[in-house]
Amino acid sequence: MTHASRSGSTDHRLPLHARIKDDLLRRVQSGEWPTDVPLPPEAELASSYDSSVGTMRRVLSELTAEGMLLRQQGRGTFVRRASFENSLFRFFRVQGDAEVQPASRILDRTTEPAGPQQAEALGIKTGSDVLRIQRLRLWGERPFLSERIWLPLPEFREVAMASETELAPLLYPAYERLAGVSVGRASEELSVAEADEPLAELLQVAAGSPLVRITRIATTHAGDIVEYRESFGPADTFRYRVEIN
Amino acid sequence: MTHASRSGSTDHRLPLHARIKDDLLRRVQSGEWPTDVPLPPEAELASSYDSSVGTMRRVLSELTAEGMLLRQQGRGTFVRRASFENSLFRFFRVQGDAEVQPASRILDRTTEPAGPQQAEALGIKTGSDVLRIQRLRLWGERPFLSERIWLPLPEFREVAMASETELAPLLYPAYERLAGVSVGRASEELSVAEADEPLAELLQVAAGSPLVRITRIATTHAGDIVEYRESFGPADTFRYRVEIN
DNA sequence: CAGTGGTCTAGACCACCTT
DNA sequence: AGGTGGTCTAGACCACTGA
Repeated sequence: MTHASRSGSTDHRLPLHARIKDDLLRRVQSGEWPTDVPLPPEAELASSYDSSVGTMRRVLSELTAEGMLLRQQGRGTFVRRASFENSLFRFFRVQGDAEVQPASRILDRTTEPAGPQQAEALGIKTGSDVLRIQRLRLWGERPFLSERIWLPLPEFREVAMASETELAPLLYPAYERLAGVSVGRASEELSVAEADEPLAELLQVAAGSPLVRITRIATTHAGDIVEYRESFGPADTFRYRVEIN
Repeated sequence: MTHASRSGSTDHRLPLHARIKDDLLRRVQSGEWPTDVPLPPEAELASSYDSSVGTMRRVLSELTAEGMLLRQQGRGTFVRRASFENSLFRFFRVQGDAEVQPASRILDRTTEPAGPQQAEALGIKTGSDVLRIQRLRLWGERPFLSERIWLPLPEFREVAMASETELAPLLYPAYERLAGVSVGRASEELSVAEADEPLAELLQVAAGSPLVRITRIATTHAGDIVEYRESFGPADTFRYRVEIN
């Protein structure tokens, strides 16, 4: 019961493996181990938590199954950084040319008071300060997605201040570097809408033509809300793939 | 090494837990235990596979995590039948009235030669016999989804012969009862299309108005393809929700 | 009450990677 | 060679369920 008390806030009635898991998850997310530094070996971890190796293995297996850790026989246990920023590109496809690399261009960053929709999605009060990022994604010259992203302030003030190159090429790693927050999960909702004037111009389509709208709420693995995002793309070349289990 | 040899086809170089898992999965999928009959207790299963309880527990835990089994302390271990036919209704929502129950009406069942698209999706030869089911889904009086479903023959001949009441209310349980095949996973792709004449009439929308198209390939947990499905619904009231992990 | 799964331990042996 | 995770065992004790 020495080091185990480090777990602090977790409920003491919970089984040992659950308390250890909560604490280890917290430490992993706090960045205690960079991705190239192995966690202590399971025997050492076990004794530091006053548990058996078997119980420790259970925790490590679960976190591995959930995608938080990577274990390699003979090498060690490593933190696996969120890699799913690419998922948008798993989902999106332009019919035909798969050769051209997608690019992204940040058009605008402003601080504004949160509207009711953004406030509800982010779990904050209407009127609180939020950072809004407007971004355009392109395949070569052709824009295929217009994104508006809202982040709560002051947590993400470093993202507001950063130079544009610091935000490239991907946003989620930048959140991690600048604000110390890592995205682990997201929930998206798709619907179909009509292009209004500004969107039509941005996406180079006719006003009134059908667009796909994707709203995304991104959270940490622990479930804390990170960002709210609303994206629009031309419906005609749109493909979205989902696996149901 | 007595009963364990029952596993038969699985690779002997695999770890014991993997071989047991393969065999148990096969038995579960073969319908050896109806959903209301518990599997043998873990101790009994362990000894029948000449393994320790710990190894057996590992297998049972994995199958539980994958959604195949349901374990309840004090009651036993049960087979969990595919419950995700309802997932369409998790995804679909008509704005406004959530009171009315969704209904489905089978319009047509015919045997036809597989077209190239169906053949590729089902992994069979173009021109092979397939069963095509045309179905309409409604909220009250309002149709919200037109579905065409293709099933390979002769595997699903019982589904072709069955009365309509035997196919109600849900198709996947009917596949199980009639053809002994249970759906465990599915892959869906969404895109946007325009309503042609017949679809417009079925869905009671104007010809040329935007529709959402969902193509689905459903498989068993083992990965064998069960059905190919193409569904269309009016885009305006459409919502589709996805969790990304 | 008897029987089930849930938790936890202690330790053996093996396969793999690094040095 | 030494250290890592992977596999497997044997058994104790607890919590829950149903008759």
